[in-house]
Amino acid sequence: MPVDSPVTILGWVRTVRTGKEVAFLEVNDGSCMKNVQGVVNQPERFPILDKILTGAAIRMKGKLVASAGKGQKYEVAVDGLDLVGEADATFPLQKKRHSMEFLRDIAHLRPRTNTFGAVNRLRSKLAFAIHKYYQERGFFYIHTPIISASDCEGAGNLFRVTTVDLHHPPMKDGRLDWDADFFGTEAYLTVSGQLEGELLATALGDIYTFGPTFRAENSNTARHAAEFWMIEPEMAWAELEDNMNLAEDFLKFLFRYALDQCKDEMDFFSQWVDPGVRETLEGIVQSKFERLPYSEAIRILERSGEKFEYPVSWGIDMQSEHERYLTERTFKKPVIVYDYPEEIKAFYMRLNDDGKTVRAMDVLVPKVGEIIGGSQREERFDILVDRMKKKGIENVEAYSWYLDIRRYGSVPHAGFGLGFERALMYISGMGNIRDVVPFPRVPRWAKF
RNA sequence: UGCCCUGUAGCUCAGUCGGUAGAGCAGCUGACUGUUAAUCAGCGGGUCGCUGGUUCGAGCCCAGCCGGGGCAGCCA
Repeated sequence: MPVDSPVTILGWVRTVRTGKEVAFLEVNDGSCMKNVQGVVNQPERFPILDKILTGAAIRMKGKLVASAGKGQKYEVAVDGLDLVGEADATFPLQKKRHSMEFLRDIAHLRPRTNTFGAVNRLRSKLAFAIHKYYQERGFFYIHTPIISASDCEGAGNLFRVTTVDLHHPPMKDGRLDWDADFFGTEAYLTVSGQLEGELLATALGDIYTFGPTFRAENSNTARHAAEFWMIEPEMAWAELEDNMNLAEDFLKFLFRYALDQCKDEMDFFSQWVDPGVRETLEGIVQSKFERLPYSEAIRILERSGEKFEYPVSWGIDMQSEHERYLTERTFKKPVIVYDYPEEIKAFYMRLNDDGKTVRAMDVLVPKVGEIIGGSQREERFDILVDRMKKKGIENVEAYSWYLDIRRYGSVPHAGFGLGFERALMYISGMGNIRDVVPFPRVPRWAKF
């Protein structure tokens, strides 16, 4: 747009500075980090200025001009000013830093801050980048059910879905009669689309899901939410090596995409949220993720000389402190740990020839911890059934549909789950999952 | 769920030994010819989370409850 073009600015006032001869209005319309400065000469022409405070929605007409001041190249010489929506002095957001805790209480207004504007734009761009990545590589986007009847998907507690009158539930033989419920059986919100994803992968080849996921765990940490979005690719004709390659390439693609497509947002995060995240991501895009077998990881931890709260030995489920040691101290970059002990991993993971480990992998990153969990799936019918029984799954028949994939035309396949919010945390440097989702759901909090 | 920290003005916080409430920002009034979280002068603003207890007297000490946060577990 050339200088001297007529412009109309629609946006929300971030700050007003008034003088006798000149007034300045800084306006942001949410489209980017930058504000536009409106300059009002002879402010007495616009009595409405008295009512325009921080937070007001205004329409500003004028001419685009080269700025006479420092700090911006261009500005708007205002000759028309309307107050579209007043914001009085009770408007909670001020032109200074607020605590994240306070902003969570006003989650309906926090998108108007620099930080949450940046987070929400990043979130949108990366959601698109996920589709771009998989679509360009021939993966099909599939929709797995959000309501699920299988209660043993393996990951944590589930939210029940029901239409029964909880005060007067239908009873039969002294027990609740689920046959009288909406689906004629117990139903839950999904904790993973993986099992259904496998069904589609063994038909379409490579697929991915990207949708909401629900865990009813009473988790009170900065990296757990009751409702979050998960990306789950699943590849037929693929083994663990392919899975690790995909995970690494995919994460790097997302980092690169954020650096290239969200430059101003990344600069903002790097300056105000987590000093140097931009440089950290740039470094990681260039480097290779460290890949090490679980047994090797345990050896490193044992030899570290570090005093861990939870002692280290082969067979333990690694604790936060162990994962952090590996990513933050030993390697200072993402680490893929694979070939975990069979005892501590889910039934569907492929058993190695040693009979002791399975083809599982976790991608760990500094600060956030586990960002990806995945595996090569057990495609051998008999071994899968054995492992299900060994893991204490009583009604193996309930999984006949899952087992049928191994009964008919079984192929090696592999996949993983990436927590979208955890990726956003890592990329933005935001320290709490509640601040990378517009309206977070965590224990005791479902407001807005 | 466990351990720890925390709750004072619209916001961010200070508040000494238990003696009856304070600063910055925001708002209002005024000053200022170009500001950048503008600056300068002045003004208004409080159920100290709630309930009870100890005390002549509680923001401060004690108990219970409610809210928020951190770490851990569960996991993405």
